[in-house]
Amino acid sequence: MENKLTIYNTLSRKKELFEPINPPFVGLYVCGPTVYGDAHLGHARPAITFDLLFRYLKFMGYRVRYVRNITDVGHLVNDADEGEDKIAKKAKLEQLEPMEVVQFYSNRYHKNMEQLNTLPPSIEPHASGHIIEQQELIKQIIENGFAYESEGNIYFDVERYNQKYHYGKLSGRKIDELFANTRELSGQQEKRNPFDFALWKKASPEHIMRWPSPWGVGFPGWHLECSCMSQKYLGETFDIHGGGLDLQFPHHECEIAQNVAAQGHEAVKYWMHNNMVTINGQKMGKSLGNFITLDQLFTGDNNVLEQAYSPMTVRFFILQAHYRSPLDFSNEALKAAEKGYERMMAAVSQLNRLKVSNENTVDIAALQENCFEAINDDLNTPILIAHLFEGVRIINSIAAGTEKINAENLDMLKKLFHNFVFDILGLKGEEDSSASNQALGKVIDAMMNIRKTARANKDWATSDSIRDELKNAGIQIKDTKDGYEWSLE
RNA sequence: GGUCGGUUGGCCGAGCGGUUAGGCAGCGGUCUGCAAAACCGUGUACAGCAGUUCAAAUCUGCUACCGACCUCCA
Repeated sequence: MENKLTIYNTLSRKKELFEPINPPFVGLYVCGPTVYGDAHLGHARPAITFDLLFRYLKFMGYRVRYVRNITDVGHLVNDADEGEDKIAKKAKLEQLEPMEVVQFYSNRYHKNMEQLNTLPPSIEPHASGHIIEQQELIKQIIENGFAYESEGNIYFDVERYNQKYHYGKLSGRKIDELFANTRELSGQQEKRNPFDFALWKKASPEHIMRWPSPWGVGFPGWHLECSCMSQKYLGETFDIHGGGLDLQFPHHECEIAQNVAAQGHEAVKYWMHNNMVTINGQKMGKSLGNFITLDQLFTGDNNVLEQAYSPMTVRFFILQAHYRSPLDFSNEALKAAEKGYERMMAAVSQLNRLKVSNENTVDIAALQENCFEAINDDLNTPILIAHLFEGVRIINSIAAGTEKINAENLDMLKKLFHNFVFDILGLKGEEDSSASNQALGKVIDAMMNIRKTARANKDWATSDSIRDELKNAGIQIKDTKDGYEWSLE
């Protein structure tokens, strides 16, 4: 199949044809979480967006190395000198070893990611496991003259860098505007310029996460880890770097500066940024405290939630918007996504029961082409899903007898749905195969046998009462031509 | 204040110069013992004003409102 994938490159602000640097290999780096709290709906967005990309690239036949980091050191609460490390702060609060905090939240993050059916990355490096490499990178940047030492801290010299290169090319900022608009923060006297950022920070005595270095005991700056680990695992240049839009500046801008300062050229060919999840029109985030964690979403345990939403509902909800558009949370929108998801999955299972005909009234080839066109257009999943719903209509119409399909087209349709729904969009059925659920199935079978007899005797009162009782118990019965189907509401 | 982006029908959300987006909800019909599901049909849109064009949600300008980033945030 022809490779026509275009992706929107933040660097050029345009959609570009995706051409890997070293086909068939593709290097993909995505900024992962800082593990000091539970993942919320906002974290699900980059995870799902880049999971989709990972899946589609693999589907196209590329050999993809997907690196997503775990930030477990260096991410400060604020940029002032007294800023605390996020992990260390949490550790103190909970009286834990910092690495206990890291392990605890990493485990929970991985569980959530698995629930959302995102594939694990190829490599998931920790910042704390790459202190040596980060120090080497700092040395290189100092050697090239783009960083300076000040009272045990190493800062990146943004002004110096900007004389030779362009600091701000990714986010479209100009250094004089930055100068005019950067806030004065306390405790930054040791910097030459307020927008200089830390590569290495001196550890204060009470700081528990600390490593020896040529510049004294300290810890690495936040932006450094991504430059360092992407370079280590994907090479001096690699294909795609992804992350949330809020990381564009300063994080990714600093990453570019560090790479260029160290190696003389940029590392990333395509920069991709997913937009934010909002709630009441505002960004959902830690600082505003308006976030809903994924666990809360899955259990319904949050005041703003009218009900629980399954992981696949959440995934479908996110995929129904384009990744570069903001997506607003609301119960109404989630409920609509839940219904839509159920409709699609019902059609998928209907697909296996379709009967082949000699006639054929449906155009599956056209449908397939539309689907590829959508996904190739900068991962336009809302359009893709719209086309898949056309497929749903076709499936249901065949089942209802208003359309006919021949063997060849049915085969194509099955493949199409399998590829797009399961492999690329990463949706899956949520059937419960537990022992208790199997037992429930048997109980329902028994009751439905009684109902069958009642119906045969036209005893509608008994028949309806069984259906109503089951409905009260949360079990939905649908009569079909050959029998019945049931589902939990 | 600076930079960038947005404002689409009851809700969500695509489209970005001419052709039905799609989902959810609503309404009418078909099927069914009745439901449910499914199928068929169907309505209220493109923030406002001005301009470009044969043609504008789609391009330009202005106005209003909203948001993101500029400090940590996916």
